[in-house]
Amino acid sequence: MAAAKAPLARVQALRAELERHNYLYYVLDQPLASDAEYDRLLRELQQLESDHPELASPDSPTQRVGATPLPQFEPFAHRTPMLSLSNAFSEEEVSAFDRRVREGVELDTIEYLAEPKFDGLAISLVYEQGRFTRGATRGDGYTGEDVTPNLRTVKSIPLRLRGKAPPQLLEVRGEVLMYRRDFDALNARQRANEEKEFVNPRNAAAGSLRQLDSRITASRALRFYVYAAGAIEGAAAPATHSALEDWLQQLGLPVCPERKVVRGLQGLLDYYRQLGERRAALAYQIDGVVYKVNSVAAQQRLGFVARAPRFAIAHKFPAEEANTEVLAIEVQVGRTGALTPVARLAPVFVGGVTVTNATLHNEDELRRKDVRIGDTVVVRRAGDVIPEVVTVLKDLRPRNAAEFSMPATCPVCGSAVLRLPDEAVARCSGGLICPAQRKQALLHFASRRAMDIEGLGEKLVDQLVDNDIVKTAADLYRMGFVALAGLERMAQKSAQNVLDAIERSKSTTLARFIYALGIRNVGEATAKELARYFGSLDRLMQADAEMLQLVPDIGPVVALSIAQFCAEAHNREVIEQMRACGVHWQEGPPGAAANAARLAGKVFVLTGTLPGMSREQAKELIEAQGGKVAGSVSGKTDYVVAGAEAGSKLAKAEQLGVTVLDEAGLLQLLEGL
DNA sequence: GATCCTCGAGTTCT
DNA sequence: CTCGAGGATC
Repeated sequence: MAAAKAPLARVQALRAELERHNYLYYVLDQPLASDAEYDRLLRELQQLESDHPELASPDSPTQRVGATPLPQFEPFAHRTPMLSLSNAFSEEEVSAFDRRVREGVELDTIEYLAEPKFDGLAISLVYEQGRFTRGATRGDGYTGEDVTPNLRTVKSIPLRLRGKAPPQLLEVRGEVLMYRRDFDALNARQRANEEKEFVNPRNAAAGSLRQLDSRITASRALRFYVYAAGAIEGAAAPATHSALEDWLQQLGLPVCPERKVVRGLQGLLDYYRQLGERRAALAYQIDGVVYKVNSVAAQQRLGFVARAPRFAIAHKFPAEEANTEVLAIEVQVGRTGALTPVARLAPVFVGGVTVTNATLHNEDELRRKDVRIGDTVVVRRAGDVIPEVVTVLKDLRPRNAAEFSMPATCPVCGSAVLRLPDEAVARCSGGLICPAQRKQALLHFASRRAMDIEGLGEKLVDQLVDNDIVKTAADLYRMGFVALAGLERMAQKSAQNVLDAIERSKSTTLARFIYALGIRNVGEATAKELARYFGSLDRLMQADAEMLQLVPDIGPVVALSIAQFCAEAHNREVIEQMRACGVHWQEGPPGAAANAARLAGKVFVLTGTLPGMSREQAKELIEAQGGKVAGSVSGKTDYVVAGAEAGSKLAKAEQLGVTVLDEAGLLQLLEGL
């Protein structure tokens, strides 16, 4: 046998042959050898490598079977950051994008590269001297997780680049994903092994790549497609994006065959439509298409806004829709007594999750859509999150389906239901007599932005109210360990945790406390304004409706809500009881001004995920310096702080020419640079 | 009186 | 996220 004489030569020949098969199969999509043939070559190589350990190499095809488990993933700093893309949801937004590009580069018609937007996981691979050395997840765009051993098992990722003179350093970006058929097979296997099934290919790919044991990753059929490059050293970067992708393909990296060079807005929209029609027939899931200005010189001229390039945009497909049946229409009672009809649906898989409920908002909405029990309805996830009933398929309506009407009495407490003439919502008139309203009021009181009592959730509140242990918020501070520990799912340990959380909440701020009271029309922003203006609870309680209207943003309606709340003897009593139990905060002089602060009067809008801080933290930092954080972008917005996956707010900001900051920019501003 | 902006409130699922 | 409605502004 030849191997006995020259094992090195045979090993090299086998590796080259196996690599060629991989390249043909994954990059050119033209398999030559049968699976059996491939396996035979692989086994021969494995045998040789185990007989001659000195010939082993980390980039041998045999290394794709996985390595010993890691204790944890190490952070990995990307050499060049992995940016996110702005999104477009309509032709108008794409048209605006094309217009901005044309103005930016001063050309009448722009050449673009269009390609699918994969629904997978973005990753970065590093090749040094043509060898795959490290790979990492996107993370926050600057730092990801090193998942090199897992990526080695992905067969469409070449362990060595093709060609005689690969670049010294090449950083490439692409997507790891799972084909639909592989996903189906994986779930069948999971089912057979009585293990948890994955909800969609994207989750399956993500779960597989984030395995500490790369042998598990090796058993999952993951694919990889490259679509961009980061750092390149030792080779000339091509002048267009399409040439770059062609070059990457020549180096042996799989590039999406659907990519296409198109011209002008019409070219973009045609591509979008054509790919949309073939979407269901593709082997993998996509959630839109990506357009990139093809000329690299033009890309450089356009530059970046915050963390997204100005030369590229993702054009998303409309939210996925599905049909299902309305099993029942139930009525929920909210904190203010608002009755909300909710459709209970036969479980249906739409937009990546199983949906069983959808709000019908109010009586008018319900009437407009005319939803009835037994109807077949079209459901979609609005903004890809909250399920909504789009329309009713009236042809499929059962003959006897009755029109739904709001109950005349509260389904929880039986009090009369009132609907004010010019209001859209119907309300239970029971007030705090109604257990549903009492429960919601307590949940609001305990919520994170109010008193922040951890562990006081829905289940516990249900029991506390149903067993008459707690009637008002003050009772929370007076209930004992014994009452609590007797409840279901409340062993001593968790009872103590809840009591500790309640104890901690006694030390709070005036603004939080006012918000926690749940006064109608008084939310977080108004509570902060009231706390600032009055400085003390007593001054607030004594103010009449007229005085209250002197507070900015408070008009007659809100003023009346507050005055009525404060006049109610029951409310005053509960507040007194809480203070007697030790609930306290720092009070200040009336009208404490924030005007000395640097950011006084500046309005910020936060969007996307910031790498180094939560939205809450960012908000606190801004407010600490007198700035205001608003929910939506308008002409009055001074700054938009954009993180990863920023959506429509970023687009709006660009449209209005509002200054966009990333996290670093925000921190600089906060430090007064 | 009309219009624009914000805020409040309700909601889903993992 | 979205709707409805309160408040500010012209």
